[in-house]
Amino acid sequence: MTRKILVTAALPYANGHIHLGHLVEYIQTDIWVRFQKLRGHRCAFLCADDTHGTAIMMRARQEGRSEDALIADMRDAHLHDFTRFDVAFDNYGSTNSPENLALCGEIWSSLRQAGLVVEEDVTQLFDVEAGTFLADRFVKGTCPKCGSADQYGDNCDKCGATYSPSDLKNPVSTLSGSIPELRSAKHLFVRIETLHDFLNEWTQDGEHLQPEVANYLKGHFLQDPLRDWDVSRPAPYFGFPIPDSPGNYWYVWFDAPIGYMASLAEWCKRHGESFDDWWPRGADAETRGAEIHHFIGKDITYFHTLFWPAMLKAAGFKLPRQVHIHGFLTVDGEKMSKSKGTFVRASTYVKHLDPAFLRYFYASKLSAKLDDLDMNLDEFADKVNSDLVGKVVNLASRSARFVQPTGLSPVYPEDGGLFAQAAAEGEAIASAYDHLDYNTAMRLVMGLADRANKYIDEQAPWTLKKDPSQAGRLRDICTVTLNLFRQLAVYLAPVLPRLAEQAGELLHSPIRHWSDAQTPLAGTPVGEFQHMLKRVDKAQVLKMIEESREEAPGQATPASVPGVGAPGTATSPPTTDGPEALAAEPLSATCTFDDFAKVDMRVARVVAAEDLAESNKLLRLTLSLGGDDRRNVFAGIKGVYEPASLVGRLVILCANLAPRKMKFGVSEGMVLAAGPGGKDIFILAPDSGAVPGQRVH
RNA sequence: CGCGGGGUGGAGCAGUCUGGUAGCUCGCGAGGCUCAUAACCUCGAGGUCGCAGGUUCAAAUCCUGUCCCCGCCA
Repeated sequence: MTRKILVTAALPYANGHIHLGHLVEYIQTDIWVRFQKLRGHRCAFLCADDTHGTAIMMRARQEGRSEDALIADMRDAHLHDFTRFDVAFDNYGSTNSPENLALCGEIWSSLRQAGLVVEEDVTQLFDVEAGTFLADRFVKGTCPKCGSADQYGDNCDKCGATYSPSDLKNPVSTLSGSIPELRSAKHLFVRIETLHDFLNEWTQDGEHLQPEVANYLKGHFLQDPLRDWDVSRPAPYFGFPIPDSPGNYWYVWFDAPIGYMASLAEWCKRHGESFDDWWPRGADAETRGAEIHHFIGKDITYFHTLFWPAMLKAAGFKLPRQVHIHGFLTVDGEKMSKSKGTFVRASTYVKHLDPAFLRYFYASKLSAKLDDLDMNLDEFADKVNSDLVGKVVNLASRSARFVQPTGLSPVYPEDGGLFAQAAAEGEAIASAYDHLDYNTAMRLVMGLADRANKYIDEQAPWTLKKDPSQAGRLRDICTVTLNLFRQLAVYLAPVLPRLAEQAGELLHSPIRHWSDAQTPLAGTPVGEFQHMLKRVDKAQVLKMIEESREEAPGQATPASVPGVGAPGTATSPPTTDGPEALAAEPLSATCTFDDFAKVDMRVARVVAAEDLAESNKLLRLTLSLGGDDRRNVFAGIKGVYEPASLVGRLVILCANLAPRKMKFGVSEGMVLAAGPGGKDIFILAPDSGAVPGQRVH
């Protein structure tokens, strides 16, 4: 029976790049989707960028551009990373889409109609300088319990106490460094306690959640009355304005899960599908539509297992069939760390290593549990090399050349039951995939690979090759071997789609369905063998770690968003740009391209910035061009930029400007900035994604 | 007693539900092969299954207690 399955992976936040930790989830989900499709089921794999919230707003300000420009760039970067890792979404949307706005409105009015929305005053710290209320993580101060300094607004990592930001002593805004004041504002809340009985049942019935998760919810949330959920934020906020509450916006976590639906809506539109056939609404919703499967990390459990089902229930939409929750990634047994270089971006990884390695490694470690997944770097290399190269690909490598001239035997030969045995194991492997026990699936597949290698060794085709009268036998043996290889390629296709493609090309018979592993090929041509996978070079792994370490800004950098409060951070898009600026500094004479090319401009990171007491105008900057390349540069921006606000940010450096002796030392380049001077100086910054050392063209 | 996960040869794990004296992969040692990306095959060394009790003809597996490790704005 063909199932109709709707799958989502959590929406990556548009404030950061995809890293190896994210990829645990996207690879896990992609494997599952590819598996279901290979089994012949209809499956829509949906995702989107999560684009709203204070963090995006502040970052856009910092970079001096609109939120729309920021999220558009980040979406491109995310999609590029996913594509490189063969994570194949059927649709990749954005929470900042018209579809999402419309769906938010629909669900909101349902909540209103059901009487679930209430209004309450909330007192929060307000940053007067930045003009915004401060979320807990944007406030630091002294813990009211134990007196530890430099703690975040919601809890103390020294003594473990939790409190509200207004209890914090000596609070400081991490946005502007100013002292925030208490202000109160009206917020809108969803009264999910009304749905407590429903949530008890839905979470505890053993159908929708892993047992550990159900148990956790029961112990932590469901035993007490559920607290109202604050779903609004006062302006300024980057998000959707709430239609019936002027000046308020939906909190990012309200519109994010609705983004799943919005992405589905986009997909339906493009493919002529009916939204209602996939995610129905109404009294009979549970009996119609697709199976809905969400894949998420354990950090966002309660949004997806309490608030989200509650919202769906209240609005009458079909509920998820299952929420699959996975653990985090650790590297060499520890949390990913920027200073240790184990916080590896997807884009850094692909510079050094084949994405297929990571897909296989994750698959070999993943289970349906919430355990963290450890990526031991030595194990990673050993496992990939011995399993994928030594066992699987090696089968093709050691047999294809013998039969390339003749093709496979016309009739599949006697093989001692090997093919039939492996075909019979298909269902066990399929079941492991279906239950997210990928490690079991990989173990079974490698067992088959072992048997196949043993077979070749016993049959010793290289000996038969020397005796022309044994040509038929030689061909038979290779026919068996290549068919066993092809079976493995089918079973591994969800994990290694490219290997499946290559196997299809080699044997002139594309792999399209799980059942392709049930029938051997015979009498078909064999292509020229080409290497399908390189081995993992441990040196490359180390380079990747090294590069990741370099990407991280100095550890001592305070957790601040640099540049805020500096001049030139207006966020409203320019509408009426006057002619004055151009008139003040007329264009220079035309230069040739060669002239332009002489100027070598590079992306650089400010690693240190120092006020020179004796100078009225200069700051001393230490810039990194990546690696060990450091430049000492004097910039005439004193009094315009706070030194501390510059540390960590990227600038553009004219890197081949002749060094110049100045009173305070030698300046080895020039930081590019716009503006007439005085207080009007605006440092140029690259869009997110650029890394130190890159040339500006 | 906050919750959850886990302790099996050097490493990573299976086996625990449905008791019958331990298995896989990697690594290590020896040998073989030479088709293959120093890949493959065979053999071997290495574990009293965290510890202590209990049930049983029989326990890694069931029961009780205990120690340790990991994660938890899950």
